[in-house]
Amino acid sequence: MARMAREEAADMRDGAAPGRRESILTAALGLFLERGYAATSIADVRAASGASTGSIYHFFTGKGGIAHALLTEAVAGWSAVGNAPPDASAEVAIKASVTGLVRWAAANPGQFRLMDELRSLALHDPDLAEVGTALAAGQGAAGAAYRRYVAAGHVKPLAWPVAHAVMLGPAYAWLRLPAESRKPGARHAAELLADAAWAAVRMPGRRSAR
Amino acid sequence: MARMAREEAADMRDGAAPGRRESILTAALGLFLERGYAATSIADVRAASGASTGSIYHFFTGKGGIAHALLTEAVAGWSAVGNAPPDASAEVAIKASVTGLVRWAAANPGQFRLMDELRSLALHDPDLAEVGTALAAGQGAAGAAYRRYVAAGHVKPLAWPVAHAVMLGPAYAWLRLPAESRKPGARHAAELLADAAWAAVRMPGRRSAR
Amino acid sequence: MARMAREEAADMRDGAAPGRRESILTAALGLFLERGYAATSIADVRAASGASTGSIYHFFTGKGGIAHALLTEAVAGWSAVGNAPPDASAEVAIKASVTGLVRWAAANPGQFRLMDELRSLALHDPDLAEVGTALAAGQGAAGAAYRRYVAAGHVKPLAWPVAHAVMLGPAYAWLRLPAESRKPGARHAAELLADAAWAAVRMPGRRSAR
Amino acid sequence: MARMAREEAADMRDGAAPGRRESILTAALGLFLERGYAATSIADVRAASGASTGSIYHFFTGKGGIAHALLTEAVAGWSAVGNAPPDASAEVAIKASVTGLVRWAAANPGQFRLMDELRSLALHDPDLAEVGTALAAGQGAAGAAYRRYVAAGHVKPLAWPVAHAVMLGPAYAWLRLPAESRKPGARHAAELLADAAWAAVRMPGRRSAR
DNA sequence: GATGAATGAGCTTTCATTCAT
DNA sequence: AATGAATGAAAGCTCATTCAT
Repeated sequence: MARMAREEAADMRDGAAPGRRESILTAALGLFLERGYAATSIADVRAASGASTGSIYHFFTGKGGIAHALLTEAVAGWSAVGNAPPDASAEVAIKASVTGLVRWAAANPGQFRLMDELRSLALHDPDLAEVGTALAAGQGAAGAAYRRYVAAGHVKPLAWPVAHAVMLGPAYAWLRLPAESRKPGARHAAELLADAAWAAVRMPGRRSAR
Repeated sequence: MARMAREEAADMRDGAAPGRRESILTAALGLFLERGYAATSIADVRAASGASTGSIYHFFTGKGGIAHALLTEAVAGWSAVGNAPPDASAEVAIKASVTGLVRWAAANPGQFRLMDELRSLALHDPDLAEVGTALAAGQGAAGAAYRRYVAAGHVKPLAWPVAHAVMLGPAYAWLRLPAESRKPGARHAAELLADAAWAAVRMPGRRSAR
Repeated sequence: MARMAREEAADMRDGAAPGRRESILTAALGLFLERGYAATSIADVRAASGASTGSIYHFFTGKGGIAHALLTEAVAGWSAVGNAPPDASAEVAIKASVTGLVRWAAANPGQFRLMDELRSLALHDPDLAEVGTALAAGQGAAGAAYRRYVAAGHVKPLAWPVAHAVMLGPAYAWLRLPAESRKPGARHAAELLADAAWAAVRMPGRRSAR
Repeated sequence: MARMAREEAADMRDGAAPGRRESILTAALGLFLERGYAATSIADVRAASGASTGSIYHFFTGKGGIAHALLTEAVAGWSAVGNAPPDASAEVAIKASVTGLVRWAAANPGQFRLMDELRSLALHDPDLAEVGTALAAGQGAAGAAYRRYVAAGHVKPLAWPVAHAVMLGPAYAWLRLPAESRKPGARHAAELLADAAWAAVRMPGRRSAR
């Protein structure tokens, strides 16, 4: 609380305010992106952030806690990008979710890799349990929207997990390739993948009404 | 599974001697599947296999070497399943690659997860460099085949990375879901995903000639 | 118990304000009894008491200081129980000191164990120096009384340390046993130990004048 | 096993053979005696023994494991001292157990204090669980012997825990005193305490038949 | 009186790896 | 081919304590 007050005051004054918590997060993100979560130690974070070991544990549960905090931020930034307005047509919404993902990931390749690493590690590392649930939770809203499109007869009546896999799987697979492999065909990848996603789930025999 | 097959063959030949090397691989695979590669230590392998530390290093370069050996076997077992005969049509071959993957992974969910973990860790862990190359190498042959189909006018002229992503991405995405999420729609998932893969790359305006 | 009494008294006087200091002591005592002094951290006390770290150090020198404060109270509560009136006979006084100890310890087994832990730790932990002296000091008065009984010819002329050991050692040894081991013979243990204590130091050939 | 062979060979040659395991135990005992178990860190042991951290954990579970190993040795040394021949009279046996304890503890005051510290800490420290059981186990045989004396009508029919407390409690209490406090009356303390122990449990009205 | 951010030395423990036998 | 003692750097984490507010 004292912290808050101090920071707000600082913000008002010059907008700088490093803030121990912030500096730790920034440093950790940089390291995670650069060398991966597994290869980053708390000591690395300490050195890169200038904070003391004690401060790190004062603000976070540990390495997993830092990852969780970062992920929360990252998810926020990402989902802001891929969401069409609520009254959008199925086609617009679905294509937007794909192009949103591809563009965000293309612009933040490190973050995409990091999320992938965390997803994988969370399966076994108890420190990443929270991260695992956070990643799993992300999909609730999208599933509900898809079911509405099904009800309206705009898309194929697929179980949501299948539909999700069919629509976004190609994008994930493409983004997971090393950057060099993605060079050929990279220019229009977002549109191409979005079109494919829509083609894969649209109700056959309907006119496109973009 | 590949392991099993090999061992059974060996047993038939001379009826004995599991072999230190084999016992180490078996134990390591079990541990990797159960708790993940990262969470398994050489000491765990030693205890589970009954071999001594020295023996492990006698046969393998280290933990990464064991993973490499296991991966080679796993890749063999998997690609054996997904390969259509060389003279197969594009449709048959492509659908076979998808159903092969899905069925193998559904039957060996642990192995699939393990490969995913290794792929992710190999990006940063030098011990897994070999594993990384092995995983990357897996795709050479398939790319060549796809280019032949392109030349024959049977499939869309997509860059191979894109084509690969479009065809197999959905299957990967679906398989990566936790088992419970895969329940709905699981029955015909292999066929459904295979059909989708073919629909996504087939040359439009051509008749299907299954 | 001493605590309880004090708090109740305070409540009667002004009917309010548990007081930070009190809440810290209460929480710390609970933790010390439950998991031992060594296994309790200041952070634990902070969490259990609701006080801030700063408050704890405002009222006490540190963990050792808290223990010292608690011990003072505990000693008070205990010696209140074991003291016969000043004009009591040697037999009454000595028996009272034993039954007092046994009954208090049986009623407060946690406190007894805690005192034992503190006594042991105080031998090496500088933070517990005060505690060590407090524990040692407890015996001054009793020694003087014994010497008076010696002078009056009522008890054997033993050096006080030896007399103390002979009289109270059995009670300590019995109380230090785990509760289950104490079950057999527990009913009359206080009287039995008190009789033994008196028998061990009384001047032979004298009539008992209870 | 290779170890064993090597050590035995060394023993045959010159009887020296430091032996890593031995050197660790020796160093740890020295430190425990000097500054207590709680105040000794693994790093201290490492430095004092010349072994590496890894070696310590190769041979022992941790600090608790070292304590357990030391205790086993200590118990052996001590119980060798206090045991009368099996056909001894009750009086001889009981007095021997007391004088044995007192003399051993007087000769090894550090070990006595250490055992006391361990007993106390074992109540809460999970690392010392084994130590706790080992300490508790020590008393089985003595109890059985006492019950035989009861059956023979040589001693009072006390529950063993009570009898044990009455007989050995004074000795423990006396030994637990700081060395200075023990000075007065120290000369014949062993005999005095042994006589008191016998007097406290002997069947009244019987002749002493030492 | 009261807060809680900040400290950093120090702790126990794990681990892949080496090597003499 | 096989052993297992030995290594030591490095890891994650705890903790009593200080101090500006």
